[in-house]
Amino acid sequence: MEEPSNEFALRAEQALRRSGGRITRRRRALLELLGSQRTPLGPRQLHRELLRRGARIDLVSVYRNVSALLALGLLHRVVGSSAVRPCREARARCHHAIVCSACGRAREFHSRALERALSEVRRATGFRVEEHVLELRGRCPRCRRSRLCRRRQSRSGGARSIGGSGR
Amino acid sequence: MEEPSNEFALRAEQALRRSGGRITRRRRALLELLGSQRTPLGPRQLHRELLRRGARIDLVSVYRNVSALLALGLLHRVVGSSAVRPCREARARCHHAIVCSACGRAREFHSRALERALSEVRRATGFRVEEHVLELRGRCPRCRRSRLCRRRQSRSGGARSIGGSGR
DNA sequence: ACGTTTTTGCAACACCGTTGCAACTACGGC
DNA sequence: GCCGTAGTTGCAACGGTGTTGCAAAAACGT
Ligand SMILES: [Mn+2]
Ligand SMILES: [Mn+2]
Ligand SMILES: [Zn+2]
Ligand SMILES: [Zn+2]
Repeated sequence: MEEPSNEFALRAEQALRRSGGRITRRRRALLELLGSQRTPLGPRQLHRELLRRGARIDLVSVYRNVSALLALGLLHRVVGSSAVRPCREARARCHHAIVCSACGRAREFHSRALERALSEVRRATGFRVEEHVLELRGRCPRCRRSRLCRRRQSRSGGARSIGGSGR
Repeated sequence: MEEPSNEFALRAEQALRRSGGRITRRRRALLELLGSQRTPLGPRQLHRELLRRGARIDLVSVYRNVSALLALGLLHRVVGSSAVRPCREARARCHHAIVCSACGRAREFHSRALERALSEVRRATGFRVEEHVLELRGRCPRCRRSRLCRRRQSRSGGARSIGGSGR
């Protein structure tokens, strides 16, 4: 059996084993891919990439594995999308993501000031906060310099126009 | 012609007119519903409620109207859901939502400290932040007291189990 | 190697939101 | 009020996404 080539794949295999799972060739291929990818991908994209790399795996299996990994907290889902990315910041500390709108790379960050602000909100609203979603989008330092950055997918769909001249 | 019964419906009709739209019976019914509702509803739920109230409208029209209202900035979408809620805080000031996990009511809030924290993140990560998603979930003050609060829908689906004994 | 348990592929399916098109309706102008 | 134009609606068909049942295949402890 091959050794996991990246740190994420290793952690994931351990976690899967611990929870009674098994390590199959396809699962390993998926873990390798997830761990090596710097930009979040959805099940479909993951599947395409796996096929391109010569792995034989069904899309359903990708879905099932992604679900399992999400449930184990090994992956995060990008807000408002089906794309996932490996959890980088190891432990339970509250952290959030910032995604580059140009190159698509995601980075996790942690902010003490943010946590303080959130507890201020807690006080101000009287809510007992159970969870929160926070994700930023913007241009990463690299992409701010070079504008030679591969464009990523456009913003979310929908946007029906009023006043029918909007063909 | 009827006068809009709530403040949201009024604002929305004006905005629609301004953008070249027309006010139909069905559209008005939808606006009334949206403006009177305190908890976010998705297109399907809106449609059901409209039928229950005796309005004759197709689900597709609800979708189209909701899209249009979102595009005009009159509605907000609840993060990770198709439910929408009227924009309460009138102007372009940055504001966010907090949703009660018990009764489902949504409230908008504004936090100076939060904005400061976000610009700190901007500095720390080197990203030029273009947009952000922030939404909180927790128990509202009312629901913290009475536990006689109608339960809302459970958390998001998915969650595939590892180690097949999870039937 | 063997038996048990998990994983996988396949096909069918449920669900959600979108689109083309023809009929209908609002509304400004007369 | 009637008319013409432009926006809106319903219907049916469609595409995409993620899920499920089931039987075959693979993993792994012994
Ligand atoms: Mn993480
Ligand atoms: Mn608002
Ligand atoms: Zn970038
Ligand atoms: Zn509540």
